Amino acid sequence: MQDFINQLNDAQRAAVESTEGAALVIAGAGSGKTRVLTFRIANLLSKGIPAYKVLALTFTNKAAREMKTRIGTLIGAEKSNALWMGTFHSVFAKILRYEAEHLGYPNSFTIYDAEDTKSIIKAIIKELKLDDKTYKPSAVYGRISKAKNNLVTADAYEKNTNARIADEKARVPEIYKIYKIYTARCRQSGAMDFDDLLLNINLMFRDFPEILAKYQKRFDYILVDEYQDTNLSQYLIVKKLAENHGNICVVGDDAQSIYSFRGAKIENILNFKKDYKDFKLFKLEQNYRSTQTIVNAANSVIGNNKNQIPKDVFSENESGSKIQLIESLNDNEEGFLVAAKIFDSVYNQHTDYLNHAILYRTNAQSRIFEEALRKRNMPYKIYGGTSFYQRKEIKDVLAYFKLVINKKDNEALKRIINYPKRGIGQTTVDKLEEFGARAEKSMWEVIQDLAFTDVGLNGRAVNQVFGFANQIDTFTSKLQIVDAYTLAHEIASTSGILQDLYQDKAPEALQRHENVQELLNGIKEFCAQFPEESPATLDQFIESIALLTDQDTEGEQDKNKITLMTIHSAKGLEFKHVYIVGVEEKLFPSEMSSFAPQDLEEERRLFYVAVTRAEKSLTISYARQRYKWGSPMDCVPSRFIREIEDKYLDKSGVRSETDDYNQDPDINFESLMSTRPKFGNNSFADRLKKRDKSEFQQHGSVKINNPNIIENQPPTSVPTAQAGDLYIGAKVHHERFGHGEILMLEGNPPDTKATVKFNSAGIKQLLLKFAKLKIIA
DNA sequence: AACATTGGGTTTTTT
DNA sequence: ACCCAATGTT
Repeated sequence: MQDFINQLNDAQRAAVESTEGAALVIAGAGSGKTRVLTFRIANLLSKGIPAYKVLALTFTNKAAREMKTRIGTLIGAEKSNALWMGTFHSVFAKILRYEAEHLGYPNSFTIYDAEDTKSIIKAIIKELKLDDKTYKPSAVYGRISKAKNNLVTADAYEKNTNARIADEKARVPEIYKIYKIYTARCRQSGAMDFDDLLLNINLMFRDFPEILAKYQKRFDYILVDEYQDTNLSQYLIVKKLAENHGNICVVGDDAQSIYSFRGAKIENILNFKKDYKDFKLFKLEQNYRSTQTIVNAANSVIGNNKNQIPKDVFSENESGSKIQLIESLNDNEEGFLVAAKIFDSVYNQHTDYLNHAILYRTNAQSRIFEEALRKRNMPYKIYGGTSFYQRKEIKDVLAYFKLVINKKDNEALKRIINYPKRGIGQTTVDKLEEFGARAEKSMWEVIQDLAFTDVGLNGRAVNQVFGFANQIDTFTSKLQIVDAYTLAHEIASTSGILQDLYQDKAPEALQRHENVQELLNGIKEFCAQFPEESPATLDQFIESIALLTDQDTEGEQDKNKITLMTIHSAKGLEFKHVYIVGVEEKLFPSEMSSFAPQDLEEERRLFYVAVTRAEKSLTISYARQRYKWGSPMDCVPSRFIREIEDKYLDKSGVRSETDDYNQDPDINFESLMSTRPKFGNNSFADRLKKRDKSEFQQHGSVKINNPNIIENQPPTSVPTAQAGDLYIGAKVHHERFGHGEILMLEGNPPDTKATVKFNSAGIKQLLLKFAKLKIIA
């Protein structure tokens, strides 16, 4: 152990060796903070502290796993196995499973993801007969989530004048009602959302001092990674747990705080000094990850932020190559050029695919690169976006599992009560739901009472519903008897899901069927980890996956691949060669952030995070034109490029003659047109667009009745169209290969464009848009 | 009840 | 380009 500690620099070693009391480690990017955490824990354990006494909260479960393994190799796995290590959400979900009954929840409570949550809120908005244009589910949930993260419960919210006034100003005064009903619904369903996991821990610690005392005693040492991204709810949990012994070590970097949109507070770092008077401060400033060029460039950008803790991050690595700028004419070319550059790097510079990462601001940008890489047969893996467990078919199967485990879960029930089709229509579901809402019962309970209570269903519907309920009951009866895989397989086949997907003729059904098989294989693997005498049950599997992220589920086959991810998910990672793409005004910094200076600073920190992911080389790319909502938009290079000192930039990849980064991107016609007031009416540009549309509608859409004739009639169907067919001087060609669903009609005149929609039987509809066509017709 | 069609709205970032 | 709700059709 001592040998290892001797490899550390002075600041790192000091942080590792000060095991007692409060420690604040301010760790610049790439300064070896994971190393410090790992060694610090290993040091604790080697001093004889039992692993179960140590609680370490990390940002991803993957980071926790890796750290645990590392500690195991340092001091022996038998000593490290019992560490409490994981994300806030997963660690405290685990604790809640033990303690759920104190809070009036079943131990088998369901965890609702963002999709579940939004669909409940949507239903509530409808019930309350609120205008769904003012009350958007995602915005409503945003406000509720913010309240929860600030420990404002539904009851407190109703009485909270500030919150109510803010809602009135935002013209959504009924939020408190939605919040209240939503909370009640979750309770009835025996479910918690992500924020509840933290909120409920706080409430439990507040209302049950003996439980708090129990966990205060259990954890003698607490460590928190990425402290700058903790919110109030997380901050208070940690504070309470450490209250007695004060053995707490937090690691963070204010310059890398990028989650304030979900309630994270940089101030938590600053408050640390107040909370723990005798704290020790350690500053890790030497960057071991990146070249001097990259570190210096990153510093020159972050220097533009007003709010920051002063520190001097430096590198003693080689100075390295300059940061390459790539300018593309449009987003397609951007994909092509970046793919070409990685290709060159792999085949001519003899690097590996896994050394390359393409980082972007929004998930939507991934598609272009996916296509470009696929054309060259280069292996890649996209993280985030819709992950495996969020796919429709997977969620359908999981809904069966969840309902079998927790009958009160209304969301799961609604999802599958008529999937596969069993003749239970929307009206039936609505009646069950309405009745349940009025009686404050879950839909399952309503079904149980159906024989005695008249809900207004006809006999046929009642029979179908009973058939469904019996099936679920049969599954539940086996829950503790057979292992997870056996039951999962039985559910997938006897419910008819596998068969339904197998028979589906839609092109994507095959993939879906395979995905379900893959899920079953995953469950099999999960079961294999358990000893034969105590096999894994299905509820254990569901618990294990509820809080997984994409990175957690990475398999062997994903190893040598190019990484595609948002910058947010790249936090904490490093790659030899990094490509930051779409570095344009309105995209990065995001258009939404341009109103408030503090939002802009967060975008800059995000850019800082992106730059500091790179070890050896960094490439920054932007396009001159990019498709947005299906139509091309002109783009301006981001101000962040201007903020990098010129001497660190290689501009040989920039072809345009006018040097736009020296213009102020704020002042141009384009931004004037699209400036939208935060509240109130549409912008000027919106109104223009609307007028355009109505003119177009006056002339009617244009329809193609057979391959050669255009009529000026409302569109219906065309028999067939194929790539290569000609329509009045316009040629049909494939626009997307991704889903294999869309053909585009394009050509003469240039504004001619049409969408061809497919269904399982072939092309059904060819719809020409764009006003200019009426001249042809 | 199920399926097809049509039009309107929508894009940050995530546990 | 995609998702959804409302409406129309079988």
